[in-house]
Amino acid sequence: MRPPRPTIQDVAAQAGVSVTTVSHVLNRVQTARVKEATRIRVEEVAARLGYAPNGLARGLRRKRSQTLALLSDRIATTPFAGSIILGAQEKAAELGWVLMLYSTGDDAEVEQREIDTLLQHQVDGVLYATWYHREVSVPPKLARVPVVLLDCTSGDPGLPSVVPDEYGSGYNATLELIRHGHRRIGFVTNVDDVPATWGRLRGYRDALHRAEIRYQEHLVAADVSETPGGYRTGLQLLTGPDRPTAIFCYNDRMAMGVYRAAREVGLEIPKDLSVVSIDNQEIIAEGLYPGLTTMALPHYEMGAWAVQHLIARLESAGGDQAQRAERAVLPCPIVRRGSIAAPPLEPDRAASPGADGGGS
Amino acid sequence: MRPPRPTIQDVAAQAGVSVTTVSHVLNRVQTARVKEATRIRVEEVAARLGYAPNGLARGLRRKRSQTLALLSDRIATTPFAGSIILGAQEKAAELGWVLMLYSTGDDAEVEQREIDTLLQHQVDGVLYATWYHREVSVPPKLARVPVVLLDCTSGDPGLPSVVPDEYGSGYNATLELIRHGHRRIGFVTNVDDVPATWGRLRGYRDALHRAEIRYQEHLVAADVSETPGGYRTGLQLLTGPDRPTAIFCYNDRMAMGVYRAAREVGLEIPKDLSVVSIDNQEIIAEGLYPGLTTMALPHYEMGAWAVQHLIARLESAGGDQAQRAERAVLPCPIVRRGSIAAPPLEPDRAASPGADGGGS
DNA sequence: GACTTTTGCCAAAGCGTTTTACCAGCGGCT
DNA sequence: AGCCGCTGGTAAAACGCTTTGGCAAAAGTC
Repeated sequence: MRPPRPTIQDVAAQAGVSVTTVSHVLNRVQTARVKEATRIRVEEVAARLGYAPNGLARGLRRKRSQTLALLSDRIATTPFAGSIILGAQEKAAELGWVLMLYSTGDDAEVEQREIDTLLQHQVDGVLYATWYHREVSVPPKLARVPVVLLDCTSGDPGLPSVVPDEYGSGYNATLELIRHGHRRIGFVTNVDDVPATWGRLRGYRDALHRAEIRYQEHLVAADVSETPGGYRTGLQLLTGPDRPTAIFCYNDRMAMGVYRAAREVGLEIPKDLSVVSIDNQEIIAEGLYPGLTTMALPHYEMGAWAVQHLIARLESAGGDQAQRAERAVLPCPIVRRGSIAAPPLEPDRAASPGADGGGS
Repeated sequence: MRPPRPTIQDVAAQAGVSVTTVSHVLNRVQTARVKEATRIRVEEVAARLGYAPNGLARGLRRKRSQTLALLSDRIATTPFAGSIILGAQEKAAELGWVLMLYSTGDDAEVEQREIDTLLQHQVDGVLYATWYHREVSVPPKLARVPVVLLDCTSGDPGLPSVVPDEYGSGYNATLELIRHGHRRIGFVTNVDDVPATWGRLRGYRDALHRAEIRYQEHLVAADVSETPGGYRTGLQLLTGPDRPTAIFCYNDRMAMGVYRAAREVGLEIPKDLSVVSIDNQEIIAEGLYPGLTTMALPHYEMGAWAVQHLIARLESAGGDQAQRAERAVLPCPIVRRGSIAAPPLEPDRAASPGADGGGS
């Protein structure tokens, strides 16, 4: 019912050559000399038998498993993880590698065990991933194998890493609002002490600054970065004095809360209020009405980048030369939907130059 | 910088015994006789060296890699995939197995290639998964290895499978509405010809029937199962004659559309309209206001079930005896949030209850 | 024709395990 | 004394592959 897979021996026997020769031709060994006719014969037999080398045996001999581990604190509890995994998986497959999955559930003890098994399975390298951008310290046991950091960074300068451009996303999101003529721009942010919070705020401030708009404390409000938090802060901004004509939200979930707040206050998006945010969680961004304009976090790209660079390291001269580790910061492209318009006409602040546009 | 991992030879040498003995004690071979003192010594040395067997070598010898493949049409393009993967991964880890990831992107050619490499890596079994419940035919090449179907079924009676209880979820969702006193219950469904569509509809009808409520065609509307579709059908149901007091939605995205429709019509949820749906996509169900009561699809559980049964098969006597394949249908538990209440008081069905409004 | 070189191929070692088969020593029994 | 059976181990074969080092035969070279 389940015929055994053919081995290299079978191919050799049927082709009337030694296993050595089969190995040579199938691996296209340049230094080996084999007559054209023989080569073809071997290849035919191999194809006919559907032969594929046993990865275990090959890995054992070559001391390389052609396998990568994706070790993550929480796999897939967030929709993002999916994209990271997908990006990593596809790039790995493209390059002829395979991905193994490990998740620690944020438990140090589990992490130890996982590392043990992953080492035991002879993975050639590991992607150390977190489900949101933060600083980590990789467990010492992992020193035995090349590592690249995915969506996180560490103090160790020897470790390559890839993270999203938090600053740039904040900057460009704000800029998009400015381009549409907004000058009173609120920022609904979160309260966690993470790179995204700092970076997006800096981006927001710089964009304002560059447009010669004064940063005003009362236009930024922080809460937990979920829908209810967005609702609360949104309400706060929209009912306070000096109501903004646009709000930049820390993420799509908070934007969802802001939508609700706007509705309750009787503001229509985008006519009365423009909204932009970060994440591009399609389920929200497309489901909201009007569609939410938002900066896409490059999860897929980060996954692919990490794999690509890990493999590059592995394949270059032994892999552990002390080459300077690259630290990538990937851009967050904007995805335009319908949540941004020009600000409503109003007798806006007499003194300052009205929305002159600034072209683009 | 990267010390080689200790081998069984190292342990044997340091413990002053043969590798055979080391293998015996580390694998707890019952039939082997080894003196207590020796056993302890070996174990100590192994621990001190941090020895762990080389999985490749072991796999080669044992003809078993202790590795499972998760082969999926589209990994992780949906948030669900995450849960499936997580469930599978955690169960596998718990049982001492490892998961490898393959995704085909719904491309038959890619699938062939993936199967080749997966076979090459000597996975012991594969989980054939789809990202929504449907009928599939597994590629013949996979006949070489035990398979279990995840979130899909096939004509082949030899293949175990696990899918969600579509019928039950429809039945119970409707029942929940009935329990709250609703008798005019709309159904916003989708247009795809898949088991979920059939099953949920049957569940809906049976629940009505059991409560002696007549099934009425004009209370069910179908559209594509996204938010806009939900909006359109929701609007249709809510503005038509004989407006329902509750709507059962095919999924959370459609429910999101129904929320919008209700809002536009001036209906408040749950006071004027109760809503229940299926999926429990937390990002929506929790983000909506009020929170959406919805039936959770047991993705995590399905992943775990599939792994557990696949491993059970593998570990029972050779694995491919023609034992009757189990076909599991997992329940979808209800997750109650705030979208269901008793129907608004109204002079219900005298002859034909006009749109009495019910306030807002 | 006696060499060197090139061509074409193969034997065997080794990768790190598990597993089968065997063996030496010893105490107890007849 | 001879035999048996138990205890505590070990040697060696295998798993399927890659790779090193060779070695005949064919082809050049002078």
